[in-house]
Amino acid sequence: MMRRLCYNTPARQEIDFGDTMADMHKPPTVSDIAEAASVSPSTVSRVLTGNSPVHPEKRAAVLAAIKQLNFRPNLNARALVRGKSMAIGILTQSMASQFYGELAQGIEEGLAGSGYHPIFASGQWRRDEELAALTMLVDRQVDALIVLGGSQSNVDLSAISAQIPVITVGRTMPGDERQCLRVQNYEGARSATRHLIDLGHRRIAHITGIPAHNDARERRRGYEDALAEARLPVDERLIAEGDFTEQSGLLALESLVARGASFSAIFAANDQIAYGARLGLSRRGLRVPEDVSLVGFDDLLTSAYMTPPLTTVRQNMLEQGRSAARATLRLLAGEEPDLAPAATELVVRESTARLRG
Amino acid sequence: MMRRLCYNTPARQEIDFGDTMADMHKPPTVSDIAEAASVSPSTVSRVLTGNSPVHPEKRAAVLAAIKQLNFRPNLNARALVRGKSMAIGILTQSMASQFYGELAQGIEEGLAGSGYHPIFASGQWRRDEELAALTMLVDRQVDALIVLGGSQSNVDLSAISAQIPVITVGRTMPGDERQCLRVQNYEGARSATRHLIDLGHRRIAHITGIPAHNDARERRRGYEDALAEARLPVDERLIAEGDFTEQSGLLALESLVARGASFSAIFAANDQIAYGARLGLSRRGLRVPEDVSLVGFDDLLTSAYMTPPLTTVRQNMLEQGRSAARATLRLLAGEEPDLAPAATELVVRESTARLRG
DNA sequence: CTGAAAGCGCTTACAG
DNA sequence: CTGAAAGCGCTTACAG
Repeated sequence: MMRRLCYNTPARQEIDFGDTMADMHKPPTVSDIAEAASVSPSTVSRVLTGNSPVHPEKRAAVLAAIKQLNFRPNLNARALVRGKSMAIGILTQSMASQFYGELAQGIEEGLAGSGYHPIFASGQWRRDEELAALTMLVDRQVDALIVLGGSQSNVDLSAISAQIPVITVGRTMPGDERQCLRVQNYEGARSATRHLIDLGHRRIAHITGIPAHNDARERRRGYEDALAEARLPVDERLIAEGDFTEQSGLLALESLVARGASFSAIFAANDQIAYGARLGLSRRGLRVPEDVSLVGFDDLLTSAYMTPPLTTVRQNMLEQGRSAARATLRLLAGEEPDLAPAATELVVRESTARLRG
Repeated sequence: MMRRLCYNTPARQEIDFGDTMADMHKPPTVSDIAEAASVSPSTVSRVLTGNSPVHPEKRAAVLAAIKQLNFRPNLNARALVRGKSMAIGILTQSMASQFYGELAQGIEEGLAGSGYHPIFASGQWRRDEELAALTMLVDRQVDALIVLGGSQSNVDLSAISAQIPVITVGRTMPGDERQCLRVQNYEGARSATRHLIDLGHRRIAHITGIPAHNDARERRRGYEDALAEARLPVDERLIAEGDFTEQSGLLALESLVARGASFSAIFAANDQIAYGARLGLSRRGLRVPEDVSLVGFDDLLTSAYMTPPLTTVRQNMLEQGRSAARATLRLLAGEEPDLAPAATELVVRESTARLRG
């Protein structure tokens, strides 16, 4: 009616909108169900939770009322009285990151069917944002926390860990190592480098991750140690700094070339860097793997579809996520977290080849 | 002490663990602060919310107690009494998807500083999981919902939309078009195809997305219409079905080749399909773009780093996410959502070239 | 098996 | 400006 009358007026949209909002009735509560089923709220609650016997007839009446009024319990209210929110906070770094996305997916899978739900918050690799995200999660009463990487201080983390269970992936809390999923960064990097050495490469470049990151440091150490074991020198001119992004890989490749470094292989600190380096190589007319062999780290879902498919160190983030989720569930059940370090595996595809000539 | 005594016993770890749990004191409440500051809980609440005057001295005492006891308000309790959770539910499809990840990142950015926080749940492209995720979000009392794609029924969505504000991205709710961010799938696909035609290509293959998806259908329609406008026939043998994954792109390419189709260009329904097709082409010894030109859709962050960098239709998911977030905020503020359709833009990179010869 | 009462942690009228 | 009271929606002893 209103609609008709106002058909052409400028205010039409606003009025329409008001109509929409007015349609929103407030949802039924336990008391509404109790009334409809002629029982007390306690009884409704009993059929809801199922942990107390209820006369079949009353149960049926309650169930009917629930269905009829389309009732759904308010989980926040339930959390308040039970002291358990059934939510697990996940601190991730960015929703747009493939790496963290796969980890997050694994966590979701690992939590599925447990009754617990993940709540994600991102730190954008910034200490202040990470802390804000962490605080928000705790304020929302999550029952446990899974922290994925990041750089917030151990002090903050330990303070939280004193209040609720915390599991970390890819970072360590001193004193709580049991609750930290360690990644074999060092081992993986070493085997990647050794793979290149085994193929006959002698001048192997390395593009690092963010030097402040533990992952990046350990991978570099693995690279250096593999060289040392083969009695190959560690040449600073063959090492360029990256920051785990594609762009940094491209830039690092440029800088390597600009400084006149000669190399027949590259070990990139992660796959994204390898993508960037690969583009840089093709811009220079260098073929992979004929002219330069390339190894990454992580094995992102898309790495198998690079041209050529990327040889890389698989972390299996999906499995790590599942593992972290399971450990959290165990912690919540009062059991040992039981977190075995995540094994790493070299996946040889087509971006590496025997040194020619 | 305990530790010492049990040093070598099998039960040691369990006991250690018990210690850890015992350290978790329950956090202080408003009443604790009130007591510590010698005021009533009401006054504590007043300084917390700041929307009622409080005597400076009492305020100072309260603030001191808060700091001293390290108090943080229980957001669930607050949500219960206020009837607002300050949470926005986001239904996404998969945490591991780059496409949805970028959308999610945009939403986070758009919500930043608003006081509202996103809560993500994924539907894994499955109707039942989507409904479960949606239900969970509503049960957790989110104040609004942003639905990213998906295939759950409009009935379910409308039912929810009648209870809380809903904004959708990449799907339409009949009757609530104002709250739906439309993507120019048709226009984008048409301009991508036209680009290939302008380069002289006449036999242009298309690898589709999931046929049940609206996006996929509209993109195909854009492809077909562009051909028709150029008086080019639509040849079914040049159309292969994909499902938006890299793998499906590879498979579709194989099937195209297997059926003996001849083509000089491919329009893929999204970038991931293009990645897979690109690998398939290189497996066949076909160069991009010298032998076959390739266009994608979406412009994922990594597409600029493909070799060669992919020509594609940019959707700008980041901006779409921000836009959806802003619209949600407006809806919550009782204003018009004001959702302009997301414009699409052809980004010409290096995977397309003029037809030779 | 069931209802009345108390309470989870907070906020908001209400009456000073 | 402030405290006592009531209440958000639910659950859990408590006493039948």
